[in-house]
Amino acid sequence: MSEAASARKPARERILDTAAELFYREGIRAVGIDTIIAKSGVAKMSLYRNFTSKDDLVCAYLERSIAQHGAWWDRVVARHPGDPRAQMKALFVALAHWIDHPKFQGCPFTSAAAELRDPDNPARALALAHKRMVRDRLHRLAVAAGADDPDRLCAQLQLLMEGAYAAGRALDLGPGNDAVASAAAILIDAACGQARP
Amino acid sequence: MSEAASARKPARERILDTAAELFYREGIRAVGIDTIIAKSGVAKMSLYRNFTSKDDLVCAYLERSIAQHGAWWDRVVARHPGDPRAQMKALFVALAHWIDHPKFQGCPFTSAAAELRDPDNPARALALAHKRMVRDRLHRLAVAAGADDPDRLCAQLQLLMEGAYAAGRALDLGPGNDAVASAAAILIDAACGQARP
DNA sequence: GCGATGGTAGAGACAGGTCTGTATCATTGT
DNA sequence: ACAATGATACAGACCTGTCTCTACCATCGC
Repeated sequence: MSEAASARKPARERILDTAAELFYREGIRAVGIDTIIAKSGVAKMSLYRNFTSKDDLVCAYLERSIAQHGAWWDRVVARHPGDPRAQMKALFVALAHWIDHPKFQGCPFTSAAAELRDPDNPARALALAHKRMVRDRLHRLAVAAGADDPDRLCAQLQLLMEGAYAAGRALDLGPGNDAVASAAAILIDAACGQARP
Repeated sequence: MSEAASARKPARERILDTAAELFYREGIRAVGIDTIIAKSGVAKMSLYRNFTSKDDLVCAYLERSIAQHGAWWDRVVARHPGDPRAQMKALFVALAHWIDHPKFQGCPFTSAAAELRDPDNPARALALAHKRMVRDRLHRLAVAAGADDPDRLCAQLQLLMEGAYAAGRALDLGPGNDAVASAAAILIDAACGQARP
């Protein structure tokens, strides 16, 4: 009856896998502890022995997502070594693909921050810190690409990135939509000058 | 004890005012019926006599917000009659101002859709229908402004709009930030050609 | 070999709180 | 007197987190 392959992973991993999928797909507040333990086939006490609270589990989910997002970013920029302008554009092309994925449900960090509005919530702090990290990474790329005003390009691109996440979930941009990548290319070229094609 | 001025409006309006403020500021799921009746100084049964359920109250909140947003849009475009390109740019300038407002908490419709993920939820349907309406309005402006590819410009601008809402809440773009308006201007000019300054 | 031991995990009851929605009764303004 | 409203208690559901009891399974002493 149990899911053959994953049934023999340690309980902690099964819990985190299940929680990540449910939190992302249905929302953090909408998913209760009981649902997670039922779906992961784990005892309630196994959950509370591995995580001190639901908040703690949410933080673990976000931390893992941050690591995965960082790895994704690194993979994309590694395809254009030494070419920051191409790296920026490639990030938006990859983002456009991700948005088209059937399991796409928006940015998990934006969603978490939207659901958990208490300024003291540690999960919220994690999500916002990640946004700042993305901002810093974009800023370094903008500087390296020789943008006239790196602050402005960085802000514009992060706007576009957030917009792609939000629009990909709420609207349906339709498959093959090139608005994300084309808008990014226009903004990047406008900020860096048309020098060297 | 009660808030002098608003205390003498009919119960239904006081409920809706309070609910709108709380739903927007703290989130729909985070605000319970008891909080709304306590803050609006109304009896629970007065709420349930005016609204059949919390869902019904949420729908009323969103419908009123949709009407207010439509009025805001009309006011902005009315300042540039017969000039769709200026109308589009003015919308983003106005949006940038709104984002800087201390009470700004993101797009209420995006937030509602993020919190209420059940596809059958009527409030979710209202929020998504509103996004489609905005898309249609933008599309008409893009056509009127003579964009080469109105579909693409419309999609790009709605991406930017969603991004401005999301980024204005999660990130702090800082006051006087011109990323929203400048990005919109670049995209609009790129799509409509530089003809007639 | 082989039984004892200890760590890990499943199952489920339970406590205490919050939430929505209903019912009842008192109050107030006209 | 009457309709609208305030106050309050309550039912039923759900949620988090604790507790107990049992089963399994490895390792270790012998």
